[in-house]
Amino acid sequence: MSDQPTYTIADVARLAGVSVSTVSRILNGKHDVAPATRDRVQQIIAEIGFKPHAQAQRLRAGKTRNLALLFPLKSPGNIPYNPLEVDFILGAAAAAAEKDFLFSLITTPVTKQSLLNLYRSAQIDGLVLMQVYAHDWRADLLRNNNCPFVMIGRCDDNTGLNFIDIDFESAVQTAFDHLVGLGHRKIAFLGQPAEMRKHGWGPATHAWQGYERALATHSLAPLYRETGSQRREIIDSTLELLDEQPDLTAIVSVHEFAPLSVIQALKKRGRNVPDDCSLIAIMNERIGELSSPPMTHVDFPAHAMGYEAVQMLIRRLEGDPASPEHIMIPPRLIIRNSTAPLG
Amino acid sequence: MSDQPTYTIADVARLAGVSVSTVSRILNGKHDVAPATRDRVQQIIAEIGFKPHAQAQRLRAGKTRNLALLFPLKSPGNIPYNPLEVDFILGAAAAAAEKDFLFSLITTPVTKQSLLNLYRSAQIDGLVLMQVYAHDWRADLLRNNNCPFVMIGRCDDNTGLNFIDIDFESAVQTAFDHLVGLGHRKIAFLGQPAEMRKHGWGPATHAWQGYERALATHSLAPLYRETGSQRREIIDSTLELLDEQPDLTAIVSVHEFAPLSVIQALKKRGRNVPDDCSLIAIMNERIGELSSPPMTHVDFPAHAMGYEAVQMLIRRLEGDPASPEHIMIPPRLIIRNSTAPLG
DNA sequence: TTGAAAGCGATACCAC
DNA sequence: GTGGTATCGCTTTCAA
Repeated sequence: MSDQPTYTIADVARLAGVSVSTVSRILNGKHDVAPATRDRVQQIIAEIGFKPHAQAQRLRAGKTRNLALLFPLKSPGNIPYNPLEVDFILGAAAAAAEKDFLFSLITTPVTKQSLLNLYRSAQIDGLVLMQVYAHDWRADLLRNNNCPFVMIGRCDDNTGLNFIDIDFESAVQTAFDHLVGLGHRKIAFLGQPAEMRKHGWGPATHAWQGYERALATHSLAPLYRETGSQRREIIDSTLELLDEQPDLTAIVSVHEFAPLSVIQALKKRGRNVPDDCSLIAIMNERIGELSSPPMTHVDFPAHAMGYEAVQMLIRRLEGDPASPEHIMIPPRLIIRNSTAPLG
Repeated sequence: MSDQPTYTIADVARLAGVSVSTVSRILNGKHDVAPATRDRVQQIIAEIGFKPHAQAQRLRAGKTRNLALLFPLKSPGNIPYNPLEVDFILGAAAAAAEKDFLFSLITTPVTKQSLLNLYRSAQIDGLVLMQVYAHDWRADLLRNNNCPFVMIGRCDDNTGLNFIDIDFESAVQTAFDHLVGLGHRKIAFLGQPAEMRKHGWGPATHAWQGYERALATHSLAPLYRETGSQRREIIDSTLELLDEQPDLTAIVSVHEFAPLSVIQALKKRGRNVPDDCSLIAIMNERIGELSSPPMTHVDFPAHAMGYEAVQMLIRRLEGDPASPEHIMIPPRLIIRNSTAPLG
């Protein structure tokens, strides 16, 4: 708090020659106040720059108006966080600010205890979970204890849970549809590490299901690598794919940054995008613009998701009695210059 | 707050058959409590999973234990935020968590009023400012009103202010020293837009001073472009530089992402990095690894800066009476594969 | 060593 | 319309 004199509602009351109750009524826009009184009090308030003490209001109200985002410092498989995650954060922060909630970031690893304590000690009213697993102890714990929260991502069993998630399965399918529509048949798929699927990490699982569906739908021959996002891994996997199937004409990647590295790998083999190989990814628009050529991609609207998630959380907190909300983002194909018709 | 029954200190007192005061003493680790009493009470606390109500504690204490980072949604010149800024955020969040402060992100534009109100309404105890200008009304306002804050960046007049900043001037100088040491003489400089310098934006100003110093130190001929960070702008500027001075053998850039685009521009003219042109930037290590080849760069340790900034803020809040702290990060050259000896 | 009670700054119920 | 007062959950004198 600043060192300048800070006023209380009692000061205002005294200066205006009214009672605290009256000032409180005015602060809260109640109607049963004489206009003259209201004017006088508001005059004083403006004069001394009084602002009600938020902590006190909230103690009284039994709410904190604090929301938090549980931010995973490392993604599963130790992928360092990427720009996508900033977008989640900023979207969430924007939605919170709009409704006058303070929005905090929790980056320390949580335990059962520390998670529950956030609620028990009234540090927050609710929180947003990211990097959700098919079986996620955090979701189970919070659900069992009736702690308000929403997820970016989803579990296997979402009974009673609120979430917003990308429809990765359809996203991958959409990418393949686009390529097949351009005449491609020999299409390689770069997915997340198989290990992540086994751990039940949503994006990995759903993307893989999308891949299987795409293979079936279009009767394509399997051709894929499951790999991490490091530059080195992406490059190696791409080269392997080229060795395995030198005739491949297109690549689908689910990695946020991968295309930059895929392009490099292709160059090594003397291939240019999109003339000698089409390339499409699931990524954020901002990243898509960075690469050269700009990437055709299925959008990953992280900012909007963070924003929506917090709105959903606030709805839930304000007692909107609606049953759990499950929001699934449909894929949105953005065509740039990294894909071209075959031939 | 969760819907589960939530206990108060009075519940604990009742269950343990002692007074509220006693429980409070135990919670606060006071020593004048009979061991037997202490044990019994702690037993109860553990049993029911009681956690003191943070809001109430803080109201009582007159502190919020909330810190905030004023996050600029757009950099000056409308550069969209970049990964560096995530690092600031995460570093700051980590430091706050360590000291048990809640850390919030404020992304809405602030006015004089809203800024002061954060303190007046006891939403926060202090804040971190980013994107600081040479003459920054926010810093002036907060200083005049004795509101605790620290800056990432600095003003022209830092009397009474706390900050941590990169020494951009030395950073640029270091980059030039490295290149000159490798035998380069025809070195181009890619700086921030001149407009930003005129607006007194720190990094732009100090980087430019570093450039001027480097020219003088090594008696180099001026060769530069001042440009925005968009892919298009960087590419165009690079091509212009190549046209102006086809013999240039090295480029220094202060743009976070630029190297990716500079490399592309060079390729267009049939030049490879580092064989046909050396390239060095001021950037975060994570970004440096992304490019191909990995970039030689002067490190921009954003995470550490965010971390330090919050530590400094907390020191200030906890009444460490030290005079204002001015921390300047010395340049740290990280040699990778984008620079090579001339010839 | 322990307990009673005042108070942090606001809100809301109940009289007048 | 307005004011008095209990209350939110906790900490801290002050007495006992």
